[in-house]
Amino acid sequence: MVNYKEIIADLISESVSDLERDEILNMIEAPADGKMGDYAFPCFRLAKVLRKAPPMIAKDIADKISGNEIFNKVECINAYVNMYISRETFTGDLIKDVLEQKENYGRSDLGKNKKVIVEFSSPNIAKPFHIGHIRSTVIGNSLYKIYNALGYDVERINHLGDYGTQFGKMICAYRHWGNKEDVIKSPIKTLLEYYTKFHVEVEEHPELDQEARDIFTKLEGGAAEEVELWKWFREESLKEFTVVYDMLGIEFDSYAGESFYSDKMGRFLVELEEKNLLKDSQGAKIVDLEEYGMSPALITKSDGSTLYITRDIAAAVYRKEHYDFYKNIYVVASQQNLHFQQWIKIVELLGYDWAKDCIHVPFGMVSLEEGTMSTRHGRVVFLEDVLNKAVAQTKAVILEKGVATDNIDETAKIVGIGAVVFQELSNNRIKDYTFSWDKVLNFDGETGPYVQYTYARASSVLRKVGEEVVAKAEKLEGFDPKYITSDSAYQLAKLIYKLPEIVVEAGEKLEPSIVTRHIINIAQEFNRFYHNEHINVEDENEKLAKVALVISARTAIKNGLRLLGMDAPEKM
RNA sequence: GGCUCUGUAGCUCAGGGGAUAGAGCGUCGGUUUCCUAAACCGUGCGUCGGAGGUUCGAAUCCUCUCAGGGUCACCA
Repeated sequence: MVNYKEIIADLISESVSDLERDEILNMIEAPADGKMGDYAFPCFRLAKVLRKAPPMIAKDIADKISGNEIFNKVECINAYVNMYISRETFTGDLIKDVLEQKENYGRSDLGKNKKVIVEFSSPNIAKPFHIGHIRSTVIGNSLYKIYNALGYDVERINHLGDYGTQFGKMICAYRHWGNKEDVIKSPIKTLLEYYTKFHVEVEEHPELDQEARDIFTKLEGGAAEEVELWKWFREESLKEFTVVYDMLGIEFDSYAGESFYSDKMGRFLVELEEKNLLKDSQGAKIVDLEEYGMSPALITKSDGSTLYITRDIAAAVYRKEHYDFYKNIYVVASQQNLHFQQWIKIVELLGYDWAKDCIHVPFGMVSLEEGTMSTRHGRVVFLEDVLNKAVAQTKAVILEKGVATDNIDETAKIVGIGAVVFQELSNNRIKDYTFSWDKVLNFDGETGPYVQYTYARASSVLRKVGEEVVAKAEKLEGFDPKYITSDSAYQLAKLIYKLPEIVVEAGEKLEPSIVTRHIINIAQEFNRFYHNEHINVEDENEKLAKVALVISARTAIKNGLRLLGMDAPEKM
């Protein structure tokens, strides 16, 4: 597909020699209002260099480039050169491109197969997978899809929270009040009950705290009984997490969590010591980061045991050695901003130049209407419940609408879960939000079901025109873009054209919502087109051209949804 | 208090140097003998938190300031 911006930059740089071509390329913009043209070039900045009034410069440029065949019209309004691309050529080229690339439309080989690690989801074992975990899980999965589409070799790591004093507490509670059968029946809910009870009981019996710490020390030391319980809790937890991951269609390449690095920390403590980075402070060991404007990082506790910052450093080094990553991305809540700044700085101070390739991708907090979520106080909304409720609600809507689908349950699953995922990915990730049932279960407007509905509508059109016509359109037999030059058809084509750029931008900014927003735009424009024009018309050539555009839009929507980790139903 | 993020329409949010600041929800009204109405169209007294500054041009960049969130040593 031709890059119009590049062509225009070439043309303008021929007539304006005072500016670098790349600079000109950067100045080319798309007018906010499509009526002002497809591309615009503001001439204000040239006034100083050329010592001429901007409108005159604009006129000169317009005169020089207007003869080119890619333009339908070039005009200037004040200091702007407004360029209108020839709609037939543009739409024709675009459709050829999309039909040729199909499910690969939007992908590129920008990444040259370089290794990228995305660490995401990372729940704590023996604790419920609640609505707060959805963010890292869904954002991380989308970033995986986006980087994969950009041609990177992506490794998905689920850095399970499977280590730390909390397991001392858990084992302690299990021994006091636990029951094997209950755990087997419903592992996480039962273990959570024990954990909650521990925190209630410890108020009355403070000695439990010490007992829990001792158990963890035993666990760390490899005591058989403790290790066995820990392993059991881990396995049962993972089984439950897998249920949710399956619902979301998410997979991982590695479940190497915190415990995996528990024996890989020694050498960094030595290295830190050798490089004189460690300081003693109140019996603990710290790295002083004051000159970098940060509070000190606590490396080992006064009792000698390690903290998660040490494990994160060990993990980063392990990953560099094991994967030799180009980028090492962490999808972790913004609450941990300081933590990431600290350990990445420490890795840098250790002399590893790849510290700059470790990227923290923060996201905002989810709270409940009744306040902050708290596992300890049992104030949680389980993700599995949210997904199930969304699916049930979707099924009710499908039955109510009476749309004949071959498999109602399957469709309800695609749409219901898609609604939750889509909503999660529609705002900038840094924003906080309050979870509300009304909001996740609302399917009107800028929502997943809206986009999926648009896809189903396009699919329905293709069924109506028949396989023969679709096959012909796909092969571009008798294709003439002169039938699809209306405003809505052209706007739709322009949005489809932009998809590949959008994927690149979303990758650079590590922001899936850019993709989400864009497919909403495509869906809106498709619905406008669908409403304004009849597709299944008598005239064979007109029909073929319109069907080709429908196929293109449908492809773009499907490929876009896939980048969010969503499916698209044929009927709904 | 230090650092940091957020503040744009009644609500939820896009836009992050350029031309009259945009969507969705909600409100009120309209569209179906016609390809799925989970749709489409119309309907918006917005100090872009406030004040300075830089610029031909600022919601966008800088400084200060107000409000809210997060975080700041033995949890992760």
